[in-house]
Parts: sequence; structure tokens; C-alpha cells
Amino acid sequence: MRKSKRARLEAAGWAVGSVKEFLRLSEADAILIEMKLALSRSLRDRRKKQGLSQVQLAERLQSSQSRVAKMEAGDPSVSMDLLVSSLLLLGASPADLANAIRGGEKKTGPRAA
Amino acid sequence: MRKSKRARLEAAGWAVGSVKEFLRLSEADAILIEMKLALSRSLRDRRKKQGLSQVQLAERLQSSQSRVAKMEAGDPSVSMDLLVSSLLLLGASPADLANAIRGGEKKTGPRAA
DNA sequence: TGACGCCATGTCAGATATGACATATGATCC
DNA sequence: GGATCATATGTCATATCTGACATGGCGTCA
Repeated sequence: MRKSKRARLEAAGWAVGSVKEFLRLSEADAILIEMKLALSRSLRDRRKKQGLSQVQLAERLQSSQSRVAKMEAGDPSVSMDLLVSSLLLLGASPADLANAIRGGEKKTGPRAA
Repeated sequence: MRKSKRARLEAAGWAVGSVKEFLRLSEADAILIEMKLALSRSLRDRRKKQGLSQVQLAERLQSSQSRVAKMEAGDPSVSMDLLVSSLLLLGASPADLANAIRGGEKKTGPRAA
């Protein structure tokens, strides 16, 4: 369901478990979104670090430039699976992903750019 | 595409980038699967630790017992999004997920079970 | 000015994932 | 034996995601 979850709850007239449960739900949603955004940023960083254009990356992923753009933009139509497998294809390790997920911030290049 | 990726490659007669690229692809696939399995195990652990049945968890997730079973079984029809959002709903933090993703092993309870 | 490369956004047909349901197995209790 | 609970597995209609395509904006170069 993904994005209809909230709607379904509301439509259900609140038989869910009330406020407490709702807070858990919305917090989980928020965290999930943040995680996806962190992966998005990570993807863009990796791509740039490898000197690739979105078109070139799309070729490697067997996808399209528009989808790459959406991935990097954190578009809601992009799944975590796609983000993760793209990152893996760019050479990211599980540890790298774990890092990205945690703080979202970088860690390798100190003096940014 | 998910599972048709390999097939598409083969059908394409290998215009992809050859062996090296293929290795990257299959390795990325393998890692992705391992990550999902790690999340599956993590989900089952959390559920049991909270003394919930699959049915009870399904209610919280607004899903069904069969889907929970598939999640825990590492069924290929289960997305990472679903696994992650389920874990979050069970109270897992991003740090917890990062841990699960990395080694896959546990870390809290030393004397296992 | 035009041409070109890079990225963003919208749309859509086809591919996948999802919840719901049915049904099966095993364990436990009476 | 039957009844009950927890879990596994298969199917299916519908919801969601995906790649492809079109298009527009923006900067650069000649």
C-alpha cells in the first residue's frame, strides 16, 4: 500500500489503536523517508565521485535518466530496493549502506566540496 | 525489473560490458539478497522478543499473516521497503537497521537461545 | 543566435509487490 | 479422536513501481 496507509487509517474511523499507535506509525513513516533521502544523497555522491552523468549511470543500471533523476530527487515513486541495488552496483558495500542509513551524513571526505 | 534483469542481459546477447560488469551485477544481486535475509531474521527476532504471533504483528502492520510469514521466510516477493517499515514499526531504530544490514548477526543477547 | 550536454518533471504501458483468502502442516491440550 | 493455535504456501485482484519516452530549463561554447 505504501502511500495509502494513512488514508486507510483515516477512512477506518480510527479503530487502529488510537493515538499512541498513530504516533508510532507516523514516526516510522518519517524515519523511512529520511532513510530513503539519505540513500538518495549517497547515490548522487557516488555517481559524481565516479564522474558519471545520469545518462551513463542509467546505462549501467539498465534504467533511464529520468529514473536516476527521480532516485536522486527522493521521488516517492522510487523504492528502497532500487536505491540499494543501484548503490551496490556503484560499488557500495553493506557497511557503506549502513553508514548512509545511520546518520545520513558523509564520513570519507572531510573537507567536503 | 528485479528478477528479469539477468534474463534481459542474456537476451541482449551480451552488449552490456562483459564479464567484469556481469560479475558486478551478480555480486550486487547476491549482496542485496543477503541484506534482505538479514532483515528477515531481524524481523522474526523482534517479533518473538515482543511475544507477538504473526497474526498479531500482521494486525499492527495492517497486513496479513501470510505476508508476515513470507517476510520472515525471505520470500522474493517481499520488498525491502516492507521489511524496513515493518521493523521500524516494531520499534527498530535506523542504527538497529544499520547493524542488521552490516553483519547480519545479532549483538544484544550474548547467550543466544 | 543555435547546438549540445546535463538534469528535472510528467505520463503511461507493462512489470512487481501487496493484502486477503484458502488451505496445509505441526504442536499442544482435553 | 477432535479442537485450537502458530506458521507455511499458493493464488489472485488490485495497488504500486519501473523503464521508456517526451519535453523544458539551464549553462556553455562557438
